[in-house]
Amino acid sequence: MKISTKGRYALRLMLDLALNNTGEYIKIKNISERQEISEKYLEQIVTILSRGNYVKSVRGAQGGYKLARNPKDYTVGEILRLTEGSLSPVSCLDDETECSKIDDCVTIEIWKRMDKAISGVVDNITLSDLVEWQMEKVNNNFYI
Amino acid sequence: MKISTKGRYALRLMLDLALNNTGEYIKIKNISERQEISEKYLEQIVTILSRGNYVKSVRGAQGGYKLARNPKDYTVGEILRLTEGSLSPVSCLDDETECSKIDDCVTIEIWKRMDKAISGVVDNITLSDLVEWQMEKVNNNFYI
DNA sequence: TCAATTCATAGTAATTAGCTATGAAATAAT
DNA sequence: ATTATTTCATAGCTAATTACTATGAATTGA
Repeated sequence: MKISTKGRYALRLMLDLALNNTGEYIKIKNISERQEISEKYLEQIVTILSRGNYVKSVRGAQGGYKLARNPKDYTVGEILRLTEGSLSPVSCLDDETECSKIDDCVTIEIWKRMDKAISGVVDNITLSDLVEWQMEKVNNNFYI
Repeated sequence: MKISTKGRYALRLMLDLALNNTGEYIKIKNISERQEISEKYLEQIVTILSRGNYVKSVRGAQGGYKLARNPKDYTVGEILRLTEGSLSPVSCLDDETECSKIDDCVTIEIWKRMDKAISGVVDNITLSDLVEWQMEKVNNNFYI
């Protein structure tokens, strides 16, 4: 029951773009250096985000990526769902037709509540919240 | 981000024992038939529950398993944690010493909230709740 | 033209998931 | 005492998934 590196790295990538949200296009190479994640793996992840129109890209020299929307208009939930595929704790919540015993199933109530609880968290945190938290961390470290 | 069969089957096994909580020892063979899960796999799972003292066992002919406590004294959370290992969405919450960047990490706040939300659900559902839900299902099906 | 970048896809090693298989140990019934 | 039935213990095995790496084409600015 773990979030994979794909989802976690995607969040860090998006946060990195949000922290460098100047309008300029940011290169994967630079994100890779800052986040200490391999370029090639980040390329794969950013491709998912790009195909989902979460980021805009420009190819070629001086190319790169930037956010397609304002940081406050991304929830952590959508970023994780796009990259992870799903956040639900059991697959029968993804595809209701999958299980034939669904009408007699008692445990599904657990999974539904769990799913709701998870969504309640991730759908109510935006990328700009993360930016804010990052700023606070930096300030705290500075004054301590 | 999925609960594995181990955890899900463990819940169904425990629910089966709770529904047949007569004081008699229940055989894996019978649970296997009712739950349509292979005997051998169930044996593995019940071993975990047995070692954790969640069930009592008797070997040999006419042996079997029964609950060690009252159904209301088991939470879904403890059953899942015992069999799944952990329910936290990232491993750095399991072992705080794992990550060196933990003090600068912004996303950990997400995972902490998610972890809390998940625990809030599973730690507040008991085995006797599941028994109750099961009864309601049966009644509903009966009168519809 | 060339260097730097994104885009596309294939490959790969390690781990995990989801079992199955074998057989020993214990117990009740015969 | 023997046998059938059960739990207990451990090994093995296949398929899928994870977490990347590798190769190279397409694009673009200098």
